[in-house]
Amino acid sequence: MTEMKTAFNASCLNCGLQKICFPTGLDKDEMDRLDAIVQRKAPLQKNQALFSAGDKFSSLYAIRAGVVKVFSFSDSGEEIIHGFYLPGDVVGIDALSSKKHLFNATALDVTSICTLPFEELSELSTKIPHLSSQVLSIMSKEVVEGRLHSELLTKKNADQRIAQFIWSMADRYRSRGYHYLEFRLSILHRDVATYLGLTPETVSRILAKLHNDKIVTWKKKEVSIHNEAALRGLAGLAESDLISCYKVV
Amino acid sequence: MTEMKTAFNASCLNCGLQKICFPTGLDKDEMDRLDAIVQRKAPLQKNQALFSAGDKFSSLYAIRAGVVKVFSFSDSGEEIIHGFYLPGDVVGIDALSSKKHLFNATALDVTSICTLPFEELSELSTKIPHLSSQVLSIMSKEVVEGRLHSELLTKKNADQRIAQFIWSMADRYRSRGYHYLEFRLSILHRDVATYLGLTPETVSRILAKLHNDKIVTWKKKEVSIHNEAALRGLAGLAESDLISCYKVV
DNA sequence: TTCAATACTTGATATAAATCAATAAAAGTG
DNA sequence: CACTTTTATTGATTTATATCAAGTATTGAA
Repeated sequence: MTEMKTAFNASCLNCGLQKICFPTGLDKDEMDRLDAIVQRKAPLQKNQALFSAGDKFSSLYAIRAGVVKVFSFSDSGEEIIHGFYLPGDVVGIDALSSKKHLFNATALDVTSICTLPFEELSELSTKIPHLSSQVLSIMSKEVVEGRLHSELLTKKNADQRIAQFIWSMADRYRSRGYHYLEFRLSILHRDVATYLGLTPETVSRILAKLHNDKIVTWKKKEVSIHNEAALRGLAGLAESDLISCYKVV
Repeated sequence: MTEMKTAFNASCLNCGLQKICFPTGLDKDEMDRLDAIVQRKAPLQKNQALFSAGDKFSSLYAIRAGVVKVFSFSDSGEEIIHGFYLPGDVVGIDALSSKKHLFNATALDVTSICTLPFEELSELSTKIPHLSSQVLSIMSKEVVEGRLHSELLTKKNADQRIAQFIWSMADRYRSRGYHYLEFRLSILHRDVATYLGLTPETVSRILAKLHNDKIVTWKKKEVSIHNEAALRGLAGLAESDLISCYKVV
């Protein structure tokens, strides 16, 4: 494991995602102890599964680089996409109650993963209270995320959904300190359509419109935001940052 | 607090919801210790708030009787309904990360609540490992719930949504040991429409159809399921019980 | 009990997005 | 590289559900 760590480098301590990822708020000593249980394996290749529905749940996975798609299938066999996870995000937390994964997770691009064996993590959590509240915090964020997604599905039209999707990806990259007006996005338009409850045709038409209107261009996995304000406006987001759950009275 | 307990009676130990609610899997001694921190207050009246967005987060709430609606507002002021919670369900878990409630919860009917002060619950969790995993389990179920809701919103048409909604309410009552083919459901049709991403008119029309087809009648807060199989079939659920997240290959 | 407010119903019409269809472009493979 | 497969585009048409409108029924309050 130690040689692995050298091979793929990086401890939490020197990882640029500290502020986003799991160890947020741990001190150096605590982080070292967390580091000791984290496993870093060879990166996943494009379309490689991280886990599949039915797999035994044993670990949480923090993303170091790349993108992971989480999805399931409806009874009629259609793919249902629940989210796209970026560097610093943690996947697998939904399997906690059933001890089995109920969803599939695959890499959409070459993706590096930190594996957090859950048994050891729980054990460590009893000693580092902040770590245990960190697990809870990640889960509750996941719940909130899901509700924002439902809001999008119930209240927004196709244009707004797509604008909001692109804006939220940009915003997530921004909060990680990456370029956010121009970035690579290795998500198929088809998958975006599925995620947003639309058809690929609709997504294609709206992207064409956004391109014509010089708001956003998304071609060949490259996104360029030309008019940030217009994009946010289209997404129907409040003036202030982010999405509000409060009623502004 | 002791006199309160007498006033509204009931400890977890003699509560019929044990199997559904929080203390699932605790032994008698552990349950007593949990019981000691649980507060039972006067029931909420119809339309009374349990908590509101912006409130400081201090407790989780287990429902003993009644129904609670969890909702927020979009930027444009429309109500977004995230779920309806029944006896044995726990609400408030989404506020864990922000230490503030991001959502509103109100009673839709006279509703009895058990309050679990979170500070004390966390403290107790360090001593009863099973309790801490119980909190995690409840949260991960909440995540899974949200994803099923998204599936409904992206993949089902209006008829299927309504059939699935009614079926799932029936199923939830059934798993609690209540009558499930005839039950009181004090949820406005308008609220169901909001929850399902439909208009009240559409809900009304489909309920009329379900009534005519002698499948379900829902009038004056009373639901009667006349044809269970047809209802499940309409909902587009698999032969077997419940909703599958797996692809059946 | 009566009245006002809120919730629900039913019909006519409009519309956003789906579906169908036929290319075009890009990516993957030997 | 050529060739196949997958993904994306663009147009014509359909359709499910929203919207608009005008009721009726139910609830709640004085």
